[in-house]
Amino acid sequence: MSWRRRMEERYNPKAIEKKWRDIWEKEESFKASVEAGKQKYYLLEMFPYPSGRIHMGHVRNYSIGDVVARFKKMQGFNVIHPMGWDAFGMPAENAAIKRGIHPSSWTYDNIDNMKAQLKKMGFSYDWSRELATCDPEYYKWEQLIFLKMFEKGLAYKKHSSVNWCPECLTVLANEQVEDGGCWRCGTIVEDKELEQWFFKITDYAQELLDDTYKLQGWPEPVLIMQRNWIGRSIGCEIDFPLENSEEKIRVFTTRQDTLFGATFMSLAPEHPLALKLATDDCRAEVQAFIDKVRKQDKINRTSEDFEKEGVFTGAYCINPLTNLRMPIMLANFVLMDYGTGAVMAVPTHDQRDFEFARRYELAMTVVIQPPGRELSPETMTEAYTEPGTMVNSGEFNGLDNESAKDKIADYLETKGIGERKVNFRLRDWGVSRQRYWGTPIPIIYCDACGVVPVPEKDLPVVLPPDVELTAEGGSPLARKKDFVEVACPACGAPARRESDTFDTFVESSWYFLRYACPHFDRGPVDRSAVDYWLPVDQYIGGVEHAVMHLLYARFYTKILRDLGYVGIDEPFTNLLTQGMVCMETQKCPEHGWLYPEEVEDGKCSKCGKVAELGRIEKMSKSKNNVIDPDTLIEQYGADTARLFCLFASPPEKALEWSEKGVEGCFRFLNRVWRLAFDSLAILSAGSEDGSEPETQKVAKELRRVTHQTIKKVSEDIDDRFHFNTAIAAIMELINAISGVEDKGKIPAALRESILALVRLLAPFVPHIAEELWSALGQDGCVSEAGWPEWNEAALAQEQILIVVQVNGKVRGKITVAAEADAETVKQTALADGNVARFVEGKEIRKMVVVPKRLVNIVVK
RNA sequence: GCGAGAGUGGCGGAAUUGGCAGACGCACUGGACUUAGGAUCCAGCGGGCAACCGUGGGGGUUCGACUCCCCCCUCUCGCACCA
Repeated sequence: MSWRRRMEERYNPKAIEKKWRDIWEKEESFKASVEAGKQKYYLLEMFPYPSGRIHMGHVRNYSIGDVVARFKKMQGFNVIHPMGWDAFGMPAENAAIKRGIHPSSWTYDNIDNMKAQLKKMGFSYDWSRELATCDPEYYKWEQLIFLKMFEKGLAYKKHSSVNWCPECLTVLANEQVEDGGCWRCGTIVEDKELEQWFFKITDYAQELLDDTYKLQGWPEPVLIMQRNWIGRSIGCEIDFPLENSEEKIRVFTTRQDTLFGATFMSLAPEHPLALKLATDDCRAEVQAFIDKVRKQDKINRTSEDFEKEGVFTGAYCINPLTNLRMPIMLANFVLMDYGTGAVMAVPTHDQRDFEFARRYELAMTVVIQPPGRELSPETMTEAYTEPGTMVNSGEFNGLDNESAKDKIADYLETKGIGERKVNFRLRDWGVSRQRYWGTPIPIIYCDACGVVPVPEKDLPVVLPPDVELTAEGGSPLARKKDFVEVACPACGAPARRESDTFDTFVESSWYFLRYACPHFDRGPVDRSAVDYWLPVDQYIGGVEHAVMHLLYARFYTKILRDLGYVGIDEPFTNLLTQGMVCMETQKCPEHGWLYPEEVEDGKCSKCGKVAELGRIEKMSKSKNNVIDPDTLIEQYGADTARLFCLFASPPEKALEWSEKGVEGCFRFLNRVWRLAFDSLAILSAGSEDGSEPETQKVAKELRRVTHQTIKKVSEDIDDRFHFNTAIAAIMELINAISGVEDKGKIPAALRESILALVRLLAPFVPHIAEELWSALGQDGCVSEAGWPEWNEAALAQEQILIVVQVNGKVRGKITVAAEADAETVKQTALADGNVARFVEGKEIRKMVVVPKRLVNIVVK
């Protein structure tokens, strides 16, 4: 073979990848359209925020999705695989403030860049369905849905607090609060009450909970997290009359069995009665406490080790069962958002109440005694929260506390003191954001008419482009007069437009529906398209979205169902949550975190100091431990980049970056390439009809391995998403083919094997697979070629290997006929020389035979 | 703090239903080819001279445990205005 020919045959990813991308694009290979008779398959990956460049997390997520999309297409499904942009959000505003670029041009430039990058990866997207959520053609429909929700009372306004920087006069996101201070100026952040829009997700709490039990295709941990987040609990609401007043305080408790032990009352500092109840003597202290708590972080406030603090209001209420006077306290660990914002305190049987009572020297009464010991308030060192027997509880004494729960609930209901109540931890979804780069909330405030929805015909309320964004605070839209000042749609009087925008989670709660009909202009969705394509058969994205995004998307689907837009209850039939992408960090004592390319021979390229190896952490710009996918594609090609992401670990686990691992993948593709081209001569000479004499042992064995690999790869992709083991199996197949001594003697088996190999590779590394498919003289694209099927008969083995253990330790291996019965297997096992050595002179007590696997001889 | 996961050779990982621990790849070692090798091919590769010991640590269930149960340690993700 000439040297020149060899050069031509070298694997050159750059050339072939471009070639096949152009062909797919020209042929519109991945354009999806409704085909009534064909079974659809909707494969969706979580769409990206257009931050500027794609990162390895995207590459991984979308490589995983692309394998499944291409696999399903080869299996004959009508696959829809769309992509778009979650295009509203804070980073665009930050860029505007920092660099003076308009959020819109920043966002659209980023989209252009990232789209080019995604295209270079060779993902099988139907780009004709692309959408960007910042496009008025998208958010117009979001505004319409909001109006419908408003009509039905599912969107409403209420007071709620935000993080407020008194220096910048601006609202801060949680991530903009660092150690309780503003990220820009460090000023201590305060709570500020604002009127905000909420979605009534709590109306759907029960259904959202119930339906988690129908989501068979979701990972159990995600379902558990959602159930815990919804947090259904059954208990009672109980009224405690105020002393010397007609008014009552209502509490929610799951422990009505401990009601006789309630010795004081704890209110959230935000409780409407908090300041009202304060006596003149206590008012100053109460006010100071409220102000102090307002500055405390909400997560810390409720944590167990956080100092439990409170203040006495000076007022008392009455325990309705014991008639005891209970001092009313404010406590920092009581939240207004949960239950009623008031807690009956039972220090003997609740740890937080216990600590609080000890600190403020409040009364304690034991009402549940544990089996076999006796508690007394004087000697207790912690609350007793386990089951036990009721004491000090009047007519309920002697009952076990679990049955007392029911009895006391009955009693409260008959006496009209309280009632059974199901309570959810889930709170309504606050959607107002005091920001510019988001969907305007389509509402107008009129002095005469009140809250007036923008009429449908006036939608969309377009985000005005010419808005000045500066570091100094407030809501940018609120300052823009020609936006805010508007005539009331009802009465025509001068009115004021809502200047808040939506939480960006709203856009991502229904984009998967819009993909079915991205250009539909008569409503949010075209019902017939949605009915055909939805639900999403497989959704893939980061585990960090396990609770919020996925819960909101489920909620929105139910809302849109109840509004008649869709006919489904749940949006995502199957869910795959992928792990993150990690990499070693490196740090120079002088220059801080180093990019991998700034380290040469373990030294900082700027100063020559030895770089310290840090921990392996999630790839992040702040730690500089990032790899730019473009460099990777440039160096090795998209197929290698994809292969590495898929091979290095199973999708749900963390992926650790390794340059060596990438090289290994590149070498593997070269090996495939060489194998195919080295076999060309034999394949073109070989018989086409596959009439290899089956008597040839080598041919038969190669067939067996080939079909076994087809089975393994099919099952690994379809049932388990274990792409790493699927690829490992393909590697074994290559090793098996390469190991065949005289390939020229078995052209038909070789041909079957190599053609299967190329098709098995196609979902993972589509470019090289297409090139080899055509080089092997096959017509059309491998992506249209269909998925290979395995032949059960070809898998059969005449002889199988059985492991022989003595007392659980492997002592020998025997080969028996595949159909050998247990008795034959036992005798063969005992006849094995080494096994006999360990059994000799001992009494055989038992022999366990696991068919086709193992024999365990138990001796003494 | 609360909720949910993870931990296996020098490294990434495999072991699908309780049945050979370490598939496959990387790194490494030796050899072949070669002007050369950071290419390719072949062979070896958990520890220990061995008996044996080995799946984060400690207990338990079982003929048999990476796998199931209890306790502990470490790390990761989410916690409602980041997306």
